[in-house]
Amino acid sequence: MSRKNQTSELKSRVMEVALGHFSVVGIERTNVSNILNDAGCSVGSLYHHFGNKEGIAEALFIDGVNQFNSRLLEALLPRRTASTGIKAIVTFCCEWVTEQPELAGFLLSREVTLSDNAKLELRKMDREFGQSTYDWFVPHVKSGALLELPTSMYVPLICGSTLEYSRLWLSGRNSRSPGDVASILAEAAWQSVKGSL
Amino acid sequence: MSRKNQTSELKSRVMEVALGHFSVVGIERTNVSNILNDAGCSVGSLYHHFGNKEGIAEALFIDGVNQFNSRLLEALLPRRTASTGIKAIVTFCCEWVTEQPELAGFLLSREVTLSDNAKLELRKMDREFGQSTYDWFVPHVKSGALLELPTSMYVPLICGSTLEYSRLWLSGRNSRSPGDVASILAEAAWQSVKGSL
DNA sequence: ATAAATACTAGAATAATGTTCTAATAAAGC
DNA sequence: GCTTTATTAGAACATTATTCTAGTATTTAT
Repeated sequence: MSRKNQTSELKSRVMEVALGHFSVVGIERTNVSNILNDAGCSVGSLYHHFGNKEGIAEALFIDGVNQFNSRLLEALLPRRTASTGIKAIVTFCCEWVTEQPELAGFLLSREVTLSDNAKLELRKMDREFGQSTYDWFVPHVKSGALLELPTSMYVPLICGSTLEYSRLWLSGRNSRSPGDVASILAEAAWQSVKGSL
Repeated sequence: MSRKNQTSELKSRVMEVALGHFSVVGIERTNVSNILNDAGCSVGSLYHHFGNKEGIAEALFIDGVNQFNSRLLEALLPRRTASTGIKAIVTFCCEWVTEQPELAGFLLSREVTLSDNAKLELRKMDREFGQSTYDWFVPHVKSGALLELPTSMYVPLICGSTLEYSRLWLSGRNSRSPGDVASILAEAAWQSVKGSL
């Protein structure tokens, strides 16, 4: 096997193992040595590739957000009406969380402290994602199908309930998965942002 | 000064100092030695009173939840209609977060890992709080003023948007405080849970 | 009032664990 | 084939949370 493949395989093995630990006990309480053992990786390699423990978390975080964003856009952009679009966002979130509870729990835990570099990269991703969603929203706001609100409020209003419910479910405190109650959450989100028209 | 007073003063001094650090850099990254210096406390005293660093966080967490719960009940219970009650909950949350951003940020960060004892205590508090709110909700659900939903969904639907917006504001990413947009959040929450009657 | 018990304080020593560093190895490029 | 570069290895190091032993003050009991 070429070095490139070997390396990228090691990196993803480390990330996979680390996610497993992170999602169970959190970043702080997972030992680097456990990751090393489970992934069959040496101290030197790990620090060469990731810099430090937070570096692994950072890589997982950026990967996760990237995957989430692109799949959300796939769900949203084809929708032609405000109502179906909003409901598609919520439904997608519910399914995504239900399908990958580990990754979702990790992203929602907000325990990653990003380096300046990672912050920049994430900001860039956010801008691109924000632009795409903005373009979808504008006509619906203009037509009055959606409420006109401060930009920073759309995400909380549309996704807040779903994220909060997801956190609850991920912490094991209710049995119905977000996927099970997606339609309720979608309808509620729609009611909270639909315009007068 | 009596020992009791001296002790409780030391404890609250430690907690106050710790909250300051926790809310800025998180629990993991605040050094015990910094807390000791700033609070004028010895290693022995701190570990005698709190057990370990997490113990301080735990005490802060339980105190915070207690304060939040009791003040929320004061805001909710006097309301006689479903609409004013729901809006009172949201408005209270917004004001509370805006008034004590440090404590709110700490509670919302979810970085506290509770000991089994703390979990039990918190569960007891939750039950009491849950009972009081339940009693307020039941008649409004029965009358059709509020949607009938799985019990575990009311909190996310009513508070989810507000909490998500609060997290955003606390992380410094928008200028309008939750207090500034309380009426929008309150109306949205109401729209999402109001019944057909 | 005195003694015994308890709660508390103190800080040096310890232990756990994340990270650095130097050297060795293997692949890629010329 | 030789040089350069990327990668691996793990022992040594540094940081920092926590334990431990001893000592002090306060309360309680007699």
